[in-house]
Amino acid sequence: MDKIYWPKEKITKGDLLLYYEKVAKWILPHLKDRPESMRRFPDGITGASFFQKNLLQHPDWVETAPINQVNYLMIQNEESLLFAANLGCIELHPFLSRVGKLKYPDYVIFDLDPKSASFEKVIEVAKTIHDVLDEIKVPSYCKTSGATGLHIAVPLGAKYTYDTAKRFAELIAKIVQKKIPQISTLERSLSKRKGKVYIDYHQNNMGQTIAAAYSVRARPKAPVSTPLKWEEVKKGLDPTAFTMKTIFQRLKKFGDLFAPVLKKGANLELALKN
DNA sequence: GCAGAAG
DNA sequence: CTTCTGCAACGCTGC
DNA sequence: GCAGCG
Ligand SMILES: [Mn+2]
Ligand SMILES: [Mn+2]
Repeated sequence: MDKIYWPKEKITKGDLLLYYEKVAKWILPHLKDRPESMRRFPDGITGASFFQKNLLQHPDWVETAPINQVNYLMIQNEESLLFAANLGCIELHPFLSRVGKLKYPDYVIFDLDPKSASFEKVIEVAKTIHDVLDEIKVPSYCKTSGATGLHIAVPLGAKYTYDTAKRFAELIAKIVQKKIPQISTLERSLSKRKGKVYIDYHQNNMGQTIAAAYSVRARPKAPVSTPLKWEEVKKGLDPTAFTMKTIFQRLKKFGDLFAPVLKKGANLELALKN
């Protein structure tokens, strides 16, 4: 329990458990009924890590979902959240869809990966995506990934298949890339990205996952994937300011800015006519 | 972090 | 008994 | 077909 997980910051496994206990109320709606991919760091962020999807053994009060011979953990309540954290799971990477409607994602994801590009460029790309979606009256929501990029979600209300979601994401990504070719790219090859922000729309596949809102990341300062207001997405935004420690001030002030992502979905047919 | 296999 | 090992996966893209 | 990518 006192095992050090973040050596520099002297954050312990106990602190991690405490964090997830406190944030449970906020994160659980984003995890419930979703097959989970756990990213585990049993020896802290400087130790070996691995993803785990297949849960071979677990107490019977932990719910799992068998999908293609893989027994996925589902984090349905505080107990199972702490069960995962106790396994050294720092990062939670849930499916975009829920069991019962597994083939229908609740949202589209644009995953902005800067690699060598500056965060300032990431902000510009995010704003452009927001503008393009605004123009066709499609609501979108932004969060820090907790690492170096941003995630933009478009709620779909589980009305469309992954294929439709991905094709929509691809269409928007191509429009955006054309508008700002100097700073954005759809190039999958790292060497060809060259200081540009990668607009990754390929995450919109069944079985693909991204870090959940309010998931901690195994990086210095224990940053948290943090939902933002669009007016905060501007030059000067510092994604590392949102951490295990500081997130609760925001939650108190703004509540869950990502709650709408789970609610009413966009009407893509209508949007594409605009 | 833990089960199961290998040594 | 102690020590080692695995623990995601899959669809796409471009050579 | 194979490697890189996330
Ligand atoms: Mn990313
Ligand atoms: Mn990505």
